[in-house]
This record gives sequence, C-alpha cells and structure tokens, in this order.
Amino acid sequence: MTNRKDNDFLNGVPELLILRLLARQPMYGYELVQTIRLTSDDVLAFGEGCIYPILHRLESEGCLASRREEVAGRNRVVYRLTQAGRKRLETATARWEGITAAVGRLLGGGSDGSPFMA
Amino acid sequence: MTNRKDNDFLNGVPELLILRLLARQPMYGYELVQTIRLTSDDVLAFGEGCIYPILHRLESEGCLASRREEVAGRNRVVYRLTQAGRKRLETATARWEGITAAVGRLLGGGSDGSPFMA
DNA sequence: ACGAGATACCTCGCAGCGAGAGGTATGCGG
DNA sequence: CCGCATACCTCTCGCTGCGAGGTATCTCGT
Repeated sequence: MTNRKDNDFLNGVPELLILRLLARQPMYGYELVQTIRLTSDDVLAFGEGCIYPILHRLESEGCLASRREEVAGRNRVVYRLTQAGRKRLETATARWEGITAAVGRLLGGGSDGSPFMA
Repeated sequence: MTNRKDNDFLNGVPELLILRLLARQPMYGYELVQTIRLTSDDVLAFGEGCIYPILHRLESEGCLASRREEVAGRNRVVYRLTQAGRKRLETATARWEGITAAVGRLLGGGSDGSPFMA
C-alpha cells in the first residue's frame, strides 16, 4: 500500500540458489521454496510462481533432470542437477561473487576519491 | 549471440551505489557512471540511461540536492546527499547486506540438508 | 463429519528496472 | 575540420520476480 514493493532487489539469484541447493541434494519445487524462505529467515522469499517457471526452464535447457515420486498419495517432481547444471552453477556463482565483490569495493571504498579524473 | 545478455544481474544496486558515492563526496552524473565502471573493473557498468533517471528520481524524492556548475564552458549538475538521502542509504545498505548474507548462507551452507522437513 | 490449512503442482498478467539506442551541445587533439 | 571525450537528457524494449488465481489430496482440530 504505502510502498509499491516490499522485497525485490535481486536478479538471477533465484536461479543461482536453486542450482546450488540441487547440487547439494535432489529436491522438489515446494521444498525449494520453503528451504530458501526458512534458511534466509524470510529475507529471501520467492513465491512458487517464481520458482516453478525457473525449474521448467532449467530442465528444458538440460541443466536439470526430473523424476516423479509418489509419497503418501502426493505427487512430487524431484529435480536433480545434471552435468550441464553443474557447469551453469559454476558460472552463476562466479558472476555473483564478482558482483558482490565489486559492490563491496564501491561500498567500502576508502576515503580516496574516484579514480576518474583523479 | 550465444546468450541474450552479458551483464545484467542486479536490482536496486545502482541506487545504492549512487547514494554511497555521493555520501563520500558530491559528484555529477557522468562522473558517477565512470567511477562505477572504473572502480568495478567493468563488472558493474551502468549506462547513463540508467543513472540519470535515478538521479532525477532521488532528487524529486528529496534524497539529493543539485547545483549547476560551469567548468570550461561545460555544464555540470553536481549532486550531494541530503539528510533524507543519508537515511535512505542506511536502509538500502542494510537491505543489501541482509541479502548477500542470506545468499551466502544458502550458497555456503554446510552439508546439512534443508531445514524443511528435517 | 466437516472445514481449514498444509502440501504440492501449475499458469497468467502486471509492474519495475536496467539496457541500449538515440539525441543535443561543447571543447580539444590530430 | 573531423572525431572523440565530456556532459546532459529521454524513450522504448525485454526480462524477471511478484501476486493472484486455480486444482487436488491429506491431516488435524472441533
């Protein structure tokens, strides 16, 4: 109401996290959503409408493989990382680290002025 | 070619960096663009079409104050942070740190499984 | 027995933001 | 004198995450 958005502020991050979590162990969509929300203490709270499309896209790109599982009459689609997915995770991680490092440099940057027209 | 985009991957970050740089010292738009690009070794390279609108918006929101400067026949609009801007910088910084911390936790997270359905 | 809520999957449309192209003007170096 | 760097600006496009909406089953409290 007061503010248009409350938590936004990211980009490509959902994909990175999905990749990373699936590298650790196979999981299903709903579990990923909860895990991200719980582990981050609600700082990161991607809706299912954000996660599922990414899952489908990553699978169609060969980064994930899925397998249906029947647990207590409930249908789960469990995803695991493929080799291509592992590769994708590496580049995504590197990118993220590069960005946070750069932002950190700008943020923490000493009292010295800008390198432009020094 | 291969990939549609080469460097995207952020959100709200430009605003944060502008705020932070202006907290250090007053600067003009073009200088901000160059400083961010140079300091980050081209990792972060926001175009002018990204920076100027943010500058205008932040000023209209009272976070920045501008002053025209005539240097060698060249017109510069120098911005400085207001008190409100300082406040905004604080919350934006806190937000960014919260997010990177959360992502780091997810990324580095030990071998222990998800806290969901432990 | 029944309804609410959690589990589990899915899709669609909106809105915000950054990217990039395009546009103006001046000063300086080759 | 042409082009590049400086310096400002605006507009449109496309991507992506958000929220709302939709289905179905199982469980727990009442």
